[in-house]
Amino acid sequence: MNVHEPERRLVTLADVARAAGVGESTVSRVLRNQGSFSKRTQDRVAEAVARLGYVPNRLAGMLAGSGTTAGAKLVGIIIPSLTNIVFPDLLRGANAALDRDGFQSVIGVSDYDPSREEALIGALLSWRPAGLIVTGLEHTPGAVARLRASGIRVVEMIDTDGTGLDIVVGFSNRAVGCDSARHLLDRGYRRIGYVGHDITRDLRAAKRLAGFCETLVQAGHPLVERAIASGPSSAAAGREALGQLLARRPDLDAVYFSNDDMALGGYFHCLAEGIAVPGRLALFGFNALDIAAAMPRPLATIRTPRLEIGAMAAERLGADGPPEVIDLGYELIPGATA
Amino acid sequence: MNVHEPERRLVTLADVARAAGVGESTVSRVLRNQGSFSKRTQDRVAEAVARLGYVPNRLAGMLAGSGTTAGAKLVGIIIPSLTNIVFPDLLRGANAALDRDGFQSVIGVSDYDPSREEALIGALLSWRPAGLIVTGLEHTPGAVARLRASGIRVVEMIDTDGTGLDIVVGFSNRAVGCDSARHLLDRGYRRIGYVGHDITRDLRAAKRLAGFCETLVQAGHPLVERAIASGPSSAAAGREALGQLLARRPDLDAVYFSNDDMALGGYFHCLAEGIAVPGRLALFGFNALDIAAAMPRPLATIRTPRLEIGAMAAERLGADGPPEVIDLGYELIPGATA
DNA sequence: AATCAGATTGGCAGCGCTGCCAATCGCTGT
DNA sequence: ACAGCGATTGGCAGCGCTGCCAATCTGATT
Repeated sequence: MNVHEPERRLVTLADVARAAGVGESTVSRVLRNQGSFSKRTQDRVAEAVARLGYVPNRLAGMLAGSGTTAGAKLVGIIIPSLTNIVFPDLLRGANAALDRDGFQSVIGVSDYDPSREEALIGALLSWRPAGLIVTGLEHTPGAVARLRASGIRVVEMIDTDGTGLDIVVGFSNRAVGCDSARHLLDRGYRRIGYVGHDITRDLRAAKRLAGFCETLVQAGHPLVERAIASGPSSAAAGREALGQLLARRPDLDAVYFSNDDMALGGYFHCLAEGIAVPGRLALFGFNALDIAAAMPRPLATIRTPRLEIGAMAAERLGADGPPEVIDLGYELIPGATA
Repeated sequence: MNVHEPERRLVTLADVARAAGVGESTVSRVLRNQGSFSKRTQDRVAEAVARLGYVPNRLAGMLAGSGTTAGAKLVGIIIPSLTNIVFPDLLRGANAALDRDGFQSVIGVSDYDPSREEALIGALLSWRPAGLIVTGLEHTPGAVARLRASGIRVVEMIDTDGTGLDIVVGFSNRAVGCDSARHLLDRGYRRIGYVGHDITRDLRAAKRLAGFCETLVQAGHPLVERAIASGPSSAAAGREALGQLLARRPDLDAVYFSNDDMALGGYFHCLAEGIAVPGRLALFGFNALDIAAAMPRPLATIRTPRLEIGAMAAERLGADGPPEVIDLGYELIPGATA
C-alpha cells in the first residue's frame, strides 16, 4: 500500500477547517466537544471530517496540550511476561477501565528482568504518558529514580508486601502463602513438599513460599522437601518436578505448587501414575485458573482478583490524591484436591 | 507524587543543549547517533543528559520527523481477545521482533467485535504508527477504508483463507480443519461430533469447522452432531458441552474441538465419567497448548506457529515490497487421544 | 601561505494541534 | 435606538524536536 501512493500528505485539521469554512480552533473545539459552538458549525465540521476522512493526529494534540490538564490520554503498562495467563488478565482488567475513559495503553514486557524493566520505563516515559502501571514493588534504583523524576502517577500492582512508590494495588503474597499452609495443616497434612519454578526471577512466588514455610515451621511441621524447575512455570515443568520430588520423598502427603499451571502438571503426574488425589497426595495451587476448576476434582487453590486489580490500577491512575495501598485480597478455594 | 511537585517543567532538549554548551541539533544528532559529531561533544552531551535526567519526548520527535523516513517508531496491534493464550502468544512474538528494532507497540483489544475493531483502528491510526497489525481478514467496510486511506503498511495475521489488504501472515484454518478430519478418518473413526464455542464471533474457528465438515462429507461420514457453548472458549465450557453432546449421541467415537481449551475440558469430562480415551472416545483439539501436551495422554492437536506469526508480522511491517501472503503452516501432533 | 574537501556544528522553520485572548454575533432590557 | 452580556468564533503563539542549510573548523594538499 505505502509504496504505491505518490507521497500524498495526510489530511490535517487545517484542511478540515478550510473545507468547513470555519477556523481551526473551532474545528478543534467541535472535535473534542469542548467549549461552545453552534449546531450548524458542528454539522459542517462533521461533514467535512467525514468527506475528507480526517484522522486527528494525537501526537500533535498531546504535544500542544502538554503542560495542561488535558492532553495525556495515554498510559504505560509494564508486565513481566505474557506467557502466564495472569498478566494478560491484568491487562484485560486495566484495558477495560482505560477504554472507558478514552485512554490508550502502551505496554512493555520486561521478561522478569529488572534492568529490562528500567529500560522499558525510560521508553514508556518518553511517550509522556499520564501515568504508568508497573508490576511488583521491586525495581532497580535507576528505575525508581526515573519514576520519581517523571512526576507522574505510578501504580504498582499485584503485590503489597513491601513499600510502594505511589499507589499500590494488589494483595499480600506472603499472606497467601501463610493461608495456604494453614489450610493444609488444618486438613491434617504433615509431610508437605513444594514444587515451584525459578524463584529468583518470580519474586512474588518467593514471597508466597516464604509465608508458606514460616507457617509450617511455626506449626512444627517444616517443609519436607522442594523441587524447583528451571525456566518459567508450565504444566510440563510441574509434572516433571513433582515426579522428581516424589522420587526423593515418596512419603509426602501434600504438595504446594508455585501456581496452578504447575499444579495442573502435578495432577497429571498423579493421574498417570495412579496416585490418588487427595487420598494419597493432596495438591494445592495458586491463581484459580479456569482450567483448574474444570478438573475432575477441582483444584484447591487461591483465587486472585486479577481483573479487579487491573481495573483498579487503571482507575486510580486517573485520580488525584495521596499515595495509598489498596489491598484487594484473595479467596481460598477449597476445591477437592486437598 | 504528581500533586506534590510545584509544576516543575520537564527537562527539554534545549536544556540539555545549554548545559552541554552545544546547539540543539547537535544534541539531537548525538542522541539519535545519526550524522557526525566529535567524541568530545558526545561525552559532554552524555554527561548533561545524565546530570539533568533528560528523557526525550517522542511525541515531539515523531511530530517533527513526520513526513520523513525516520520518526515513526511505533506500531499498532489489534487482537480480538486476551482471554485465550493464543493472542498473548502472538503479541509475544511480535513484541520480541519489534523490540529488536526499537519499536514500541500500542495494542487494542477488539473483543471479537468488528465495529469495535473499526473504532480501534481509528484510535490507533491517530498515533500515526509506522504500521498496523490486525487479526484476521474480515473487517468492516469502514475499517478497510481507514486502513487504505492511512497509506501505511498493514499486516493481517493468523488467517490466510481469503483476500488480504496488504500483507498476510498465517496459515489456512480451513486446511487445518480438513487435515484434522482426515486424521480422524484415517484412524478409523466414523461417528464424529464437534464441540465448539461461539462461532459467529470466532470466524477462524468457523473456517476450521467448515473444512472439517467438508472433508467428512467427502468421505461419506458427515458430522453426526455438534454442541456449541455460548460464550468464549474455556475448559469448563468444553467439559459441559461434551457432556451434552454425548447425552444426545452416546454412540460417537470421536469429537473435534474448536480448540485445546475446550478439548481439555472434554478430556476432564471423560476422566470424570470413566470414558476411555481414545478407546471409547477419541479427542482432537487445536493450538497445541503446553498444558495439553502434559496430559497423561498428550492431546491430539494441531501446533500453530504463533510466535513465528507474530514475529514475521512485525518483521514484515518494517519491510518495503509488494503485498504478499506468507503461509507459515502448521503441524499435526498425533498425541495419544486419537 | 592559500586552497579545498570533509567533518562538525548551530540556527531556525516548521510538524499539527491546543490554549489563550480578543473580536464578533445575537439578544435583552431600558 | 443603545448599552450590556453571554455565546460563538478566529488568530496566533507555542509544545519539543527534527530536517535542512549555511557557517565554521580541521587537516591535508599544492
